[in-house]
Amino acid sequence: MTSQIGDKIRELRTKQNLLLRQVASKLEVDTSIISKMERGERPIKQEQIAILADILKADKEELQTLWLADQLYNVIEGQPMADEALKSVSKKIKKGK
Amino acid sequence: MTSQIGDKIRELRTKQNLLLRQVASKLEVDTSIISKMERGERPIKQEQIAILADILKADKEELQTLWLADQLYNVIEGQPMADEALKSVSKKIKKGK
DNA sequence: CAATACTTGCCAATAATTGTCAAGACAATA
DNA sequence: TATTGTCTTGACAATTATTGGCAAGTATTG
Repeated sequence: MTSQIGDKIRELRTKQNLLLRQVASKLEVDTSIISKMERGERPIKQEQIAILADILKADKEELQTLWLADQLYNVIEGQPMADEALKSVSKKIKKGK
Repeated sequence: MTSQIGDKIRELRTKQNLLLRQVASKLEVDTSIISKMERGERPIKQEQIAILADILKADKEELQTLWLADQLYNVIEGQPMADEALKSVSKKIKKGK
């Protein structure tokens, strides 16, 4: 029920003494949404990652990677064949699609 | 617009001279659905994979792996950070979650 | 040319996701 | 303990997505 990207965002936000409200206004959503995003209770839209990186002065690529890893994890969690499937996909993308 | 699992299912089905209709009845869906599944136009439910393996006398784990790889691919396709994210997830699951 | 197999586009029903709101919990401070 | 400010929670209606099935279409087979 937590997410890597959510944890990271909360970490960045609190370290910079930003309030939920402040992030919320820049992202143009209710504070409750940000609260839930940080705690992995609501998904974060991909377009929002770039904005968040901006607000939080973080590396866009790093956040994108965390976000993507979360998406992948949601797919494989609890799947017995996760390992094999991951390998197969890695191979596939290495060969230019 | 095609899928690994779909291709495999069609391959298995035709090799055994089974009609869409026959597979459809066992899966209790319209033939059009199977047609679309095989061509990657409609998603296949995970529970259906086991049934399909049964009908097609195929290895359940192999089909599950193909199915899962397709799911993963849908998430990463077109994503610049795909590679890194995949690595990160592989690592994560190797450490017992 | 039948007859049979498969494909396609569309629809209504259902399910999932969305943002918002109001009330609640919690912490610090007076 | 009251007050204030921050964050959390749950419920809700509205929108959006997904579903399966039908009917008409296009191949394919004999």
